[in-house]
Amino acid sequence: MKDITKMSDDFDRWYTDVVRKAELADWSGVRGMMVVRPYGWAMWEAITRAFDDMIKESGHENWAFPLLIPRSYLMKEAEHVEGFAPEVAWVTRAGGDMEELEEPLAVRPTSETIIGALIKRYIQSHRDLPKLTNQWNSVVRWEMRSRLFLRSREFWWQEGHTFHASGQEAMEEAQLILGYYRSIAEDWLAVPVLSGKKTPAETFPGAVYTLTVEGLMRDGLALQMGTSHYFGQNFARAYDISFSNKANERELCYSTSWGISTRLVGAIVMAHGDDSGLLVPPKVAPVQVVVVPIFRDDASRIKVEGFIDGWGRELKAAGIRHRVDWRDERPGDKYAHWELKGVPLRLNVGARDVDAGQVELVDRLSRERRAVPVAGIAARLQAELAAFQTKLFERAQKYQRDNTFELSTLDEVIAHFRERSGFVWAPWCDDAECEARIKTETGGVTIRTIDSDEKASGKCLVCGKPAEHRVALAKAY
RNA sequence: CGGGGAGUAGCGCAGCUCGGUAGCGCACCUGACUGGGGGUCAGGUGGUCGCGGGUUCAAAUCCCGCCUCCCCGACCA
Repeated sequence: MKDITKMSDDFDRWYTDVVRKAELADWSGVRGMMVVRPYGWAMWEAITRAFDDMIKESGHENWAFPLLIPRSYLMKEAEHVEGFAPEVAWVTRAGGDMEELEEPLAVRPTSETIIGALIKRYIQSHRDLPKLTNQWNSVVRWEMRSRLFLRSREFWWQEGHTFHASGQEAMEEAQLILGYYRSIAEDWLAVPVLSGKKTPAETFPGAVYTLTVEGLMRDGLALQMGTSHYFGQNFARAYDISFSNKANERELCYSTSWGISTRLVGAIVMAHGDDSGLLVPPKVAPVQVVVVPIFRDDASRIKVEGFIDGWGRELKAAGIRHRVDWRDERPGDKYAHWELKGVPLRLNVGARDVDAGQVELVDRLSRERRAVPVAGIAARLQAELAAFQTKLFERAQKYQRDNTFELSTLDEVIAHFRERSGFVWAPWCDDAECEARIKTETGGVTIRTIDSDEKASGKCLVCGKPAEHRVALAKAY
């Protein structure tokens, strides 16, 4: 229960220790396949609820499409196939005799192909558009190297797939979802992100362009926290998804897809955690407030219990997710336990507090103890939770600011990443060869996103030609 | 997928070189004392030694195959 590796000693071990000891997830015994435990799943559920509300509000509908994709469907979009081929798992046998299937079935690595093949049944007229679909599911990608939440062979996510009558509308859709992803990251997970377009090299296979939100973890590595793709008519062409426009002409749809995954649980761990364990943003915290009763005998226990019951009801009515820890452990054990789990607020309540009509409030960030009267406690805790959410975000923002740099030459970039990590803004000419050189000469630094706000100025950090873009460089997960 | 290391109780490990009754710490269970930052004492439970095959009178230990995990590289939400 106790010792987790210090973050400063070995970040990767620290991460694994926290994920396992805070009971978020485990490996399963099947290579690369994880079991997500209730405490980790509850965070994912909070994210799913938030995002599901957002997309429902803007007219999206949840569907369920098949897990298994016929090989012939998968093969139709050439770039897409090429991109995913190395990580597809195939079902080739089935039944009691393990008979060979006539056509191998892919376990979906993503569902563009099967949705493309199926959705056209439901799209005939421009009146059927836009078709805004989403599904919550898991997908399988045959990764060679895995890490809990960040890269597992199966992961859980949502994949949105939308079909539009015009490219403009589809591009707006991709942008709209990117905004939702930013909101999930910043407003819910308290992780500030850079957002923008991916370079062609980093674009989703088959897409015209890919939009991304990228967060910075506490080891200085960037994490892709959500992507939104504009397909133009690429998939519509491959799957013949067409409609009759107002002029009664046949036209191909424009489409998008977008996803966020259980990887975001890993982002919570790595963006906020410390040597004591997790820090969970209140908005997604399975337990927002934990109450630790302190007593020595039955009489004091009953006294404390009655006291907690009195205002516990108020917390429930106020929608505060709280739990009273009545386990037969010592208070110190309980403090450490809930700190490891990253619960934002803790209330220590003993006989002294009962007499004084107060509780002792401790927050996971400052760990300072403050006496709080029980009168109006629900409102007070709601305010404290909101403040905690803000503080966590501001702390992460400061961390991002302190670890974001502006450099102009490849030599500077190489020198920089030898010493430290973080984001580095630099001018780039738009040439894939220069991009590749950055990666090889820095030992893995990549262009995470292209700045969508600022215009480029200066010369490409690699070749010295006039820059087309300002790009964010980082080592990434 | 290439190179290296490892799998023995829930967790961390010893035992293996040199084959012969499976051990230690923590956790867990019971009881007592305790209880406002990770307690003390006493007594207990728990293991097909990763899986399969081979050698042997006898295998955790030796041999072969496979699976899984960790570290390092190439590919990735």
